[in-house]
Amino acid sequence: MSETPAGPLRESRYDPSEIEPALYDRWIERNAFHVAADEASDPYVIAIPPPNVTAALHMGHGLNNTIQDVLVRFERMRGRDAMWIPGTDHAGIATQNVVERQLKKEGLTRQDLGREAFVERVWEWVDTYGNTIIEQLKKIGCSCDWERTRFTLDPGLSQAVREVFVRLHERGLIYRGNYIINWCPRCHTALSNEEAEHQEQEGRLWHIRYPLVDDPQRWVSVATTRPETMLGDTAVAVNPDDDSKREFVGLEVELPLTGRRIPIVADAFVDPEFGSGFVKVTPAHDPNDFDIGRRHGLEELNIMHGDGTLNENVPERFRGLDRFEARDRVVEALDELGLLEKTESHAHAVGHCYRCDTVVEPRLSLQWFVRMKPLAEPALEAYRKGDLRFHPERFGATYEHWMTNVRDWCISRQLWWGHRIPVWYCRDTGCAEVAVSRVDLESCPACGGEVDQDPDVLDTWFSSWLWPFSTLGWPDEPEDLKVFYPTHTLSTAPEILFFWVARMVMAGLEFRDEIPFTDVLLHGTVRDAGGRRMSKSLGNGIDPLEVVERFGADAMRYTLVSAAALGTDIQLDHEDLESSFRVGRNFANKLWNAARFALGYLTAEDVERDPETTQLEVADRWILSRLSRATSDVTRGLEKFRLHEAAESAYHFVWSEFADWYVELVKDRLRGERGEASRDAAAATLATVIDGWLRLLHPIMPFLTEELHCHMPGRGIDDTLLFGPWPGSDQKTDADAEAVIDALQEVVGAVRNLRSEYSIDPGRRIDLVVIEPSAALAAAMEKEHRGLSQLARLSSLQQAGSIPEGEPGAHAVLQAGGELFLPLRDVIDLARERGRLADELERLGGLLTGARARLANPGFLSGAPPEVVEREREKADSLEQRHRRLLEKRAAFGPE
RNA sequence: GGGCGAAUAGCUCAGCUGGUCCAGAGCGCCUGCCUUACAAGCAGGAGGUCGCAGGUUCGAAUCCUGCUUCGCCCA
Repeated sequence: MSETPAGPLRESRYDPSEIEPALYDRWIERNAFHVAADEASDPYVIAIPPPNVTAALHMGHGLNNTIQDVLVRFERMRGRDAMWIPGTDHAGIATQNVVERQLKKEGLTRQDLGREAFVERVWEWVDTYGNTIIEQLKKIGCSCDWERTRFTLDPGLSQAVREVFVRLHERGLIYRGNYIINWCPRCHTALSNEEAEHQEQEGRLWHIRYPLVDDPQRWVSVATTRPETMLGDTAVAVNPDDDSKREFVGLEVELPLTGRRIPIVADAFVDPEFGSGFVKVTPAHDPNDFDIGRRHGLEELNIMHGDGTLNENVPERFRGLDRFEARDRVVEALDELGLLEKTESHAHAVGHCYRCDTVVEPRLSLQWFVRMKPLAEPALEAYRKGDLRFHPERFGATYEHWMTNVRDWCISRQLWWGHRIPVWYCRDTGCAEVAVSRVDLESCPACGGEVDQDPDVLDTWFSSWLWPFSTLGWPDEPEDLKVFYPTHTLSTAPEILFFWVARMVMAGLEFRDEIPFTDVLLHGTVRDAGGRRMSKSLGNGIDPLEVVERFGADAMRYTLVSAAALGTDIQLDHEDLESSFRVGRNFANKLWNAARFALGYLTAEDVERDPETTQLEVADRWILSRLSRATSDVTRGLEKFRLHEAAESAYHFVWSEFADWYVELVKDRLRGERGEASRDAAAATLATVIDGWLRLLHPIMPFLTEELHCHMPGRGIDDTLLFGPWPGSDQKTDADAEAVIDALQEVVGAVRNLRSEYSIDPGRRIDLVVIEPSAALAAAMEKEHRGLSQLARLSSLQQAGSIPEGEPGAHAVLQAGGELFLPLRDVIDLARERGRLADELERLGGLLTGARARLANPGFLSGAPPEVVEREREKADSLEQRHRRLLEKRAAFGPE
């Protein structure tokens, strides 16, 4: 075990580089992240969105996994059995592509190897590189239950996939058929609608003339963005309500270049406003045309090979040409025939393969599909009933929209890497049995003859959608499943809302009768300084591991969490990591130094002592009260998935209240300059408050907080914050103490401001006269006389009934009541002071006018709640008083 | 074309059910400080007609309508 001895912190700069790995090892050695089913009485479960097994950690992962870790650590500290299931998915296309690229370097193709050897080869790759991302997650502090690490191709998860396929088939929700699917000519596989990403592109619209068979001097004109598909046209369509076109319905045109005759049909799909109102119909290469074709019994003529080249169904001269080459040739040929009417530029959305960015081709193909409507209905209902919640809420509308308009899911992929479709076809054409089976079949269950398994594999998402329960042992019914399902929170990126989140809800309800999680947290996208999405191809990514190395995981985590306001993207400058992660690094350093300071004064007794048993002073009661508020704020932020609010609350408390004020107020007490009892109270409070913020920050910055915790006197490396307890909500606030310190802060602020105005050396001690202080200020002067004098650098602090007559000096009127006077006869600049007073008078005058107007308004007096009116009255009184005092003072200056 | 959302300080964003909000934070900027926890720091400061135009209300950054610009998702 790596040693981190308790004791003083020597370095004035926090260096996480050795501390973080040592702590992580310690957590692993104590098996701190594992939760067994039989010991989990109050489980809190998150299933990780499994990264691709090919993936290397990027900032998107960094953000998402930090969020999950914060939630898991928070719940673990609250005493829940927090369990985070990690794992990876096999990423069919992506992984196959990686290995195929590798083969290509050796001059080989997967076909050269054959299916079995190729799959073997992919497994080798996965075994060698597949765990990269898992190890990287540990570097950023993720507290996953690593014993439960799963892979979508594990035997158990594969069994789940097969079970689901068979069950859905039995229910009639899986079918095989010839439909238009998105085809990636580079990956040679079908894609689902979700996997075809539409990108707006500036394309062209070609208008082509199709001569009428009966009267070749006349023609109809069709417009298309993909002219090469005209070779597969089997009709032209017009809208039946388009009176001007009615005479054409039933006629035939001669399809140029092919000599084929095709009919003109009437179909309501046609938009009479688009182009000329005539639409070419290519049933085998366009989803809408496919529908038209089915309605009119048109021929479905497939003109393309799987690689995007034209096949034998087109005229000889175009055969074998790539689709884009063919496009140019077809246009040329039409132009030569005088049939190209015109060409326009035209913006349109073009589908691209989400894995390789190739333009996808809508293509008629025999594939397996899942019927989605019956699955979508309960998934929609779960949301409408409020069982399933989205954060931010607006994504609920997106979910609802997709669920309502859901289309069937193409699940077969023409790949070798993945779950093979569990369907066997009998070779005997007379039998033609199609057997769907949970177990591999050797022979036909109908006739006993030889069978062939479907060569295709299933969409990777067909295994991912089972993730929340397949990882827990389904389709068996182990204890894990009973205890840990359903999970609680899912954190992921909005772009996979449909791919994955929506489908998991469907699967959870279909196979477990329960939604797989109750809260879906959708975080923003990580962008570069220019707002562009970080990507490998743009080279604008940030490597989280480099950030960890330079600034520490805690600094990265804090920066990400504080920047990731719910529903907003976060921007990081990849060219200046220092400026991007400075916030987190500086904050970590602040924590380090605050603790370092305290360690110089605290003893084990101080750490043990309950502050309530000491003679607490007003500053002590104040910081305990502020801690109590910070505790509520941080807790509420984490509970409401508003992590950045939790982060900011903790930051503000530690930096602007604890470090800037409390520590400064108690320095002399800690040195024993105000007696033993005062020292003990300050020390016990200091220790308690540090303990408080270490806990509040532990979920976000686990390493540093744990390290500091173990350094506290009386503690050692066997101590830990991992299991809490989380600071309680039982602590009370102390309004009196807060009022006193507020008054003190206002005085100190006013004096510092005047100092700056008059360029008085910050080190120079000056006199201060306070006139008619408020009760709180009087209390502050009495109880925190020394603190006040120290922070405002005073040589004397006096109270008086009125401003010393005729004495030159600087004035300030306090909001809380009372006035300040700094006798500055040697430095005071009368003109300057007059100017200051005038500015202040103007400001107060404005506020006063507003308040008076409100109070003079009968509608306000009757319409606003009484407490608001009362507050307004108090405000007006205070303003009036301050305003009057300033006027008096200005009068004392005499005319300009 | 349909849906969702955003527009607040130089930048990134808070501002939750309208009322101490003539609006805050962090970063950046300016001024002054190596004050024995921290210069990765301390103190002070400048900077905003809350996209535009209407409306509702006693009261609008906040609610409604329209417009402008931008983003995302879906066709």
